[in-house]
Amino acid sequence: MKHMSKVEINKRQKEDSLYAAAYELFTTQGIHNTAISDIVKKAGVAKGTFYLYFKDKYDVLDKIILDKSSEILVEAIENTNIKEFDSFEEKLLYFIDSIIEYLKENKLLLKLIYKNLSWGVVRKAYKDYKGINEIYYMFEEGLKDHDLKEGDIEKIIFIILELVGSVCYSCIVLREPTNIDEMKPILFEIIKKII
Amino acid sequence: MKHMSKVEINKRQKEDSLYAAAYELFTTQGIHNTAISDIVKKAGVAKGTFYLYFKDKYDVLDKIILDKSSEILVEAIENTNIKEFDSFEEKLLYFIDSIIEYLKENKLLLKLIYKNLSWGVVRKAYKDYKGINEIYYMFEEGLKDHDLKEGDIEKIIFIILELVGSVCYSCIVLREPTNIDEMKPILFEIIKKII
Amino acid sequence: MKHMSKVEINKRQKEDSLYAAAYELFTTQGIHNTAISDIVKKAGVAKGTFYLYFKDKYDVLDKIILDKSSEILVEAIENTNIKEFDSFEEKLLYFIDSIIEYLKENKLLLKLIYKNLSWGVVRKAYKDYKGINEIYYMFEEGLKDHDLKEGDIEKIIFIILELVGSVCYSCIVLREPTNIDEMKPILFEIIKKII
Amino acid sequence: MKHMSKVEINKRQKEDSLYAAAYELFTTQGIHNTAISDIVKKAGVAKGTFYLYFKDKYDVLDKIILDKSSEILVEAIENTNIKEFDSFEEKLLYFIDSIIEYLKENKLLLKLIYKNLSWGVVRKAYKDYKGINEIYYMFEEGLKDHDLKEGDIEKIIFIILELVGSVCYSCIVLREPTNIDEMKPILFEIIKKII
DNA sequence: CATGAATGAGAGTTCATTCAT
DNA sequence: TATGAATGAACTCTCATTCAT
Repeated sequence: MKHMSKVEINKRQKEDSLYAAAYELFTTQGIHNTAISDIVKKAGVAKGTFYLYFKDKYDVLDKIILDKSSEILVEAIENTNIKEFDSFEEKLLYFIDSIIEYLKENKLLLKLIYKNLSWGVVRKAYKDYKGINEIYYMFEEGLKDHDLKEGDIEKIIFIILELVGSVCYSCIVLREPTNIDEMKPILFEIIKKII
Repeated sequence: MKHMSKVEINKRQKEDSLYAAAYELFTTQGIHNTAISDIVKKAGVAKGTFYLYFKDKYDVLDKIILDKSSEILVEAIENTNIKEFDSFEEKLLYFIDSIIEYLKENKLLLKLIYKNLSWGVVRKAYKDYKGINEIYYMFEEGLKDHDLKEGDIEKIIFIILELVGSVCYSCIVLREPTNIDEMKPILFEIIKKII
Repeated sequence: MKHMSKVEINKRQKEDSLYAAAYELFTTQGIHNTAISDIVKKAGVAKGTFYLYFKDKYDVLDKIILDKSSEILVEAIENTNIKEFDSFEEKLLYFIDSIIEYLKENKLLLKLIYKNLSWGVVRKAYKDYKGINEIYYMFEEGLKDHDLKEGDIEKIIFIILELVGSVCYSCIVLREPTNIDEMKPILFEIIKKII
Repeated sequence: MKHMSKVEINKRQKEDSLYAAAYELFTTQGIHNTAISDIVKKAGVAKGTFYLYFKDKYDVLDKIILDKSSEILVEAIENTNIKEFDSFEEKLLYFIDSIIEYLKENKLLLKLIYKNLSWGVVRKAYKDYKGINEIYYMFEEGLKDHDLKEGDIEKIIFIILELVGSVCYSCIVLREPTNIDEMKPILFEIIKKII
């Protein structure tokens, strides 16, 4: 950071403000209703500048989804790791609950990332990133007595997160078949059985 | 059907051909790349005619997703009900496997309905429809010893189908984090634990 | 014509006014400086209407060049055929001179069709068109003693018109290497030698 | 050359590489599809640098057309002058044939200079250039018995080269009305008659 | 001299929707 | 009910040109 030239800092600011403007508009007005001209207007840069940093609207969107997805997971694991738990079960449920509560508070974000909170994608993109690895370690430690094959841990994490993401989207955004708070007890019961 | 006048039959044919054309185009070229002018061209009707039957592109899409979603579930339950099983577990896994195999064979359809294979939505739309009810009865019978509260069965069905839909989309369409055949054993193991 | 419906007449008028507007703008402002929005504005139709009749700017341009090219040739042959001549040589030079005088009077058109006054192209497009055929008959009659092979007449017409077009463009538009009136005597001398 | 400073050499290299990049791109992708950003990328210089050496895209294009046009003529006359001929006719046809063969081998170049192989323009730009003058001398010597007026030689050269250029473009690039090899005999016959 | 990020006008094109027939 | 020509706002994306470094 400190080794950036003035030009590089300026570039970074431009990209950041475009990214932030896109995020703001996507969540409040929807992707479909957001034009690139809206984004640049909000970011305070010229239209052409957008194309210096992103291929098109969906390029920013993909970046946002990936970043925010991992942010959600990292925040949840950090919340979890600062606490002490008696069992893996308790710890995992706390972790899951952190995710759910975050999504409940950020309904617009949830709408945006839709059901793209995918372990597969996040893991691939951030495979050496500390927060993401800690999620893996938590499961590895918690499931160490389960006589699992190579790669099974990844699959279990994937399935659980896929489940949580899907259920949250349905219950929080669509309120279908019911709201998330009514769904939580059953969901937790099921997760307990899984592990 | 037999009580329809010629005009009514004609109207129904128009709607059907628009629907069929939309389905064909959505699956092969994607929703984004399909314009209403493409749909009417393929259906062999005039542009204005489209608006006599549908509000807009997403109106047809919603109808397609709902129809096809329930079709998938109904076909799977029918497949299942013509067989005998020793246990609910066996029966349920056969039902799930029918869904998965169907989606494997119809990747384009899976892409289209995305992760919208939602029990909540299908149940609401077809709450008195035979096939859909039979799914409910299967679970009701299978879980009768579980001391469940009113509405819990719906929630369990919802969660399981949400899980299956999500995993199928990821593994079949994106092949992320792996292909569906490698994921199946773990997925089945987890479902066994759930019930 | 008389069998056209009101709608067809209206369509034809739209296309004609787009064509006329394009011609007017191309000749006065240049192709490069004429935008489709200029054309539709001048034609008094909506932008989208342009695309109902033409693929793009160059589609109209091609049609204009072809039409005008043949118009020039047809007008010249009609001028020629209403007169009597003692020899083919006299007749041909009169025909050529008609072309040259036309181009001199219509410098903007000459600029537009550039050096595209091509016998090859016009002949192909209008191979059954009366005026174009009369040009062929004139040469056929005039060269009947020349013991020519099949197809040689076409080639001679092609070469002579190619020559006339090129020289006109250079001398009239660019005044290079001199003006057309100074070039005419030599050009005519050369054409006389050719036949 | 040898008196250039390092800076001057460097400058010349920049201009040369821009020129070469433009030529390469114009011929392979077309003028319309070549942006200045493409040229500078290929030349390996910054965008602003282009404007230090050329006014715009058409400025380079004009230079290229002029250079290449004269190159074609000079190469043909040099080919011709190293041989002995019995007559001017033979010599001229050899010269013309050299041009045609060159253009046949360099179709992309021919496409680029279009029908701009103009004696008028080349003569003006290179009026004291050895190669160009030798073309003039060849005609002067060959036509010395023709009792021509001052300036007529220039006009005859102009007309013949205009003819050759036009015919080559049509026959080689467009293959219209036929290919160049079928056109050559007639073309040569006509040129023989002209002189 | 050289750079290349930034500009922003505007080109071309699409397409949902309307409405006279 | 059915048509399809016409609309024109809205869109994406390009690119020549500038200018601070």
